[in-house]
Amino acid sequence: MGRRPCCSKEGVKKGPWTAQEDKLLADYIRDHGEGKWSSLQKQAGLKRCGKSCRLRWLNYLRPNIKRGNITQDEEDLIIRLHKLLGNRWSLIAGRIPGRTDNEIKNYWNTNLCKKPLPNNFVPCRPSEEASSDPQQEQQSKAEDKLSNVPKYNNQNAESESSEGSLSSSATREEEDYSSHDLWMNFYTREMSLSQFLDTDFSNMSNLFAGVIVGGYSSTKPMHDDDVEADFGAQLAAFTDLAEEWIM
DNA sequence: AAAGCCGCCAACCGCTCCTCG
DNA sequence: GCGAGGAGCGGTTGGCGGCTT
Repeated sequence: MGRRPCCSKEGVKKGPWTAQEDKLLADYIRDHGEGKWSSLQKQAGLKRCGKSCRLRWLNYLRPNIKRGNITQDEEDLIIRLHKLLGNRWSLIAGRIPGRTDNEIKNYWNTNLCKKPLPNNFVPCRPSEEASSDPQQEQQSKAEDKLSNVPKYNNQNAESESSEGSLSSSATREEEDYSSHDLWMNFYTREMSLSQFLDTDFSNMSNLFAGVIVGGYSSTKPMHDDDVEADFGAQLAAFTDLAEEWIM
């Protein structure tokens, strides 16, 4: 008995999407919202597998998708996050507004994977590398830590990813986590690094912004737009902090 | 100019996780 | 508690375009 295919192979179109198919899919999602991918196929009149529709929407048709080259800041961020999280592309993408997991994965495999990093060689497949290197050991230690904790707020991370923006959502508000509580839980190690990273950073107040860029000394109030604009730099600073914390 | 090679990226596949009855 | 179906994720593939010979 073979594995049951996710959708009937018969009558299901494969390969590149046409502009007409894109329009059908975009129109349907605009009217009915995301989700129900398996039934979408019939209702939208598309001869595509639900998984294929979902992928097309998330990676191409979704609003706020950022097109074009990865910037230097984004590359730095990807490298740092990959160092912390490993191949958890969806989580990494969730922290880089407008970029999809597929895009980041492709970028990593085609660019960064081959790129020798100064004093920090990152293999394409870390698991295949011997861990004689102390840095590798540290990374695997961190990965162990990550793999041993339950998902804290992954749904938020995913919704953030699927929205492709830094806007807040109802589910996030339900968490009602103040930046101070969040930081203190992380600082006192009641919250694991993985849990911390799975939390929605975009909803953080000026206090959190101050914390992650240099402790409580920052008193400059930050407007939401400023937070968004400065998000990459803040997160980069935070990952430095988190790396120290892991040691 | 044409054939072969190579890299990039969109899309597919199979697995795991989650939700619901 | 269990099983089925749906959703999501990461690895892999194949087609296309650009470059080289």
